[in-house]
Amino acid sequence: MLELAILGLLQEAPMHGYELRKELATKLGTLRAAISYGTLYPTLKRLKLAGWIGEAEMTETSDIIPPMTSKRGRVVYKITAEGKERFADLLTQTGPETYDDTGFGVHFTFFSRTDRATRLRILEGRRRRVEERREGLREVLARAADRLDAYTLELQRHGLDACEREVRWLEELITNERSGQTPGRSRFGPAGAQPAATPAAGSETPPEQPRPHLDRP
Amino acid sequence: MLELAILGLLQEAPMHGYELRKELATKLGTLRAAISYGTLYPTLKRLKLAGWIGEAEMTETSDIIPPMTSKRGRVVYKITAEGKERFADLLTQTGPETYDDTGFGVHFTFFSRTDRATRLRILEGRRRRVEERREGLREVLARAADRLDAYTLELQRHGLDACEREVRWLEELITNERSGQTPGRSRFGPAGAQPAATPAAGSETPPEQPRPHLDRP
DNA sequence: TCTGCCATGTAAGCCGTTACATGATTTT
DNA sequence: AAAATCATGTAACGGCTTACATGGCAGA
Repeated sequence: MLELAILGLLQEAPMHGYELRKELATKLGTLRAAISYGTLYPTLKRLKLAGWIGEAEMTETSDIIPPMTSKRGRVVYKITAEGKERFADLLTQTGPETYDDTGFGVHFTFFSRTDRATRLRILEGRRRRVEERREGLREVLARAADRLDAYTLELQRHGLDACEREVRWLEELITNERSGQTPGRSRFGPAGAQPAATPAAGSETPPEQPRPHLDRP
Repeated sequence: MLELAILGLLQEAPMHGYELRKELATKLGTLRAAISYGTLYPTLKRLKLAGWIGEAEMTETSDIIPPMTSKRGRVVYKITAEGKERFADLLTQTGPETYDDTGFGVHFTFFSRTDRATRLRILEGRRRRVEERREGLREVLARAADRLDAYTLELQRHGLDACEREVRWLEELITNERSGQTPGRSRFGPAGAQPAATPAAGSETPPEQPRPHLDRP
């Protein structure tokens, strides 16, 4: 999952470890607290060894876009061609972990880089998973309610509520996907840039996002 | 956390590992899938070595309460006096992990065995934690919304929604605690079986009126 | 009889953490 | 000059999972 997330972020822009961690925290902030360096750096090493990412010297001259806080780079990593392939594979491949809270979150975050078929598959898988949890909770609340104390019951009720809500959310997303819409009750027209649609053949990232991506003012 | 959960369940009734796992799954089902045996049995071993739990022969005669499916026990564990102390300690002690999803869930599950002061402390700590996450998400949605794609935004919105909802839930619980109420519409006083511990200063579950816990239609 | 669930355990390994060690650059 | 923050890394360890090994008991 971390591997997927790193490749995904580096596909947006070259970055060094420290920045990567911050991006990871904001983009996947819902799911996990920031990843620790003790995980991040060894993973970067591994990805480099595998050839999926490479170091990019950041000379003063190559500093075209004033991208980050630091103009003199430490070790800036960028994704390689093989890395892009790997990323695409990981995005499409689905296993049981894909439907975990974390796995689903990471995949979802990069949905704009996937084709609609994959998106639907993942959304439906996630829905199934959450529905199972929901059924489990319902059963407990229906069958074993009398041997549980008030607090435990309250917790289960709250959990059940969260499940029901997520299922409804997923249902909405699935409907939108089927009708070819991007999510978001967009504050300004149908999403900022481009609908991520256009799956068909290439499955590649449509133009989208002409923004320079900066981090702090 | 697992230690706390095991001691808590064994305080309700002696059980063998297999049953324990099932109980764990239903009582804490919201949080984690079932714990694996690879974790459970070594933990039981450790708890036994520490003296918190002991093996209890399950003769036909001691089978007073027909508790679960199996009447002929394999290795039945029961909590010791030291174990009860340990449990009380763990329940009252709060660290950062106490406010994690899992940590909070486990503590909450055993709230009927805690005094009100501890309950309030934990509920408020959890609220602070969730509020922090919420603020983080709000900030991202306010500040960085334009550099995130529609899917990522949608995920953040959904996360924010969940946070806001949980804060409201916690607020309600806190209010109830302060006014001396137990949650939920309990069907008959505090729990079916035993009336919880009686922890020193008799701050135990007060009468409480049946109150409708809104939240859903 | 044999399939399937109950039941207990061990071994290897993954994924991640904390704590530590180090140093450069910016801000006060 | 000191403090804060940026930045990179290593070592040790922790919790939990999977896969494996084993066996009793119930019902088809």
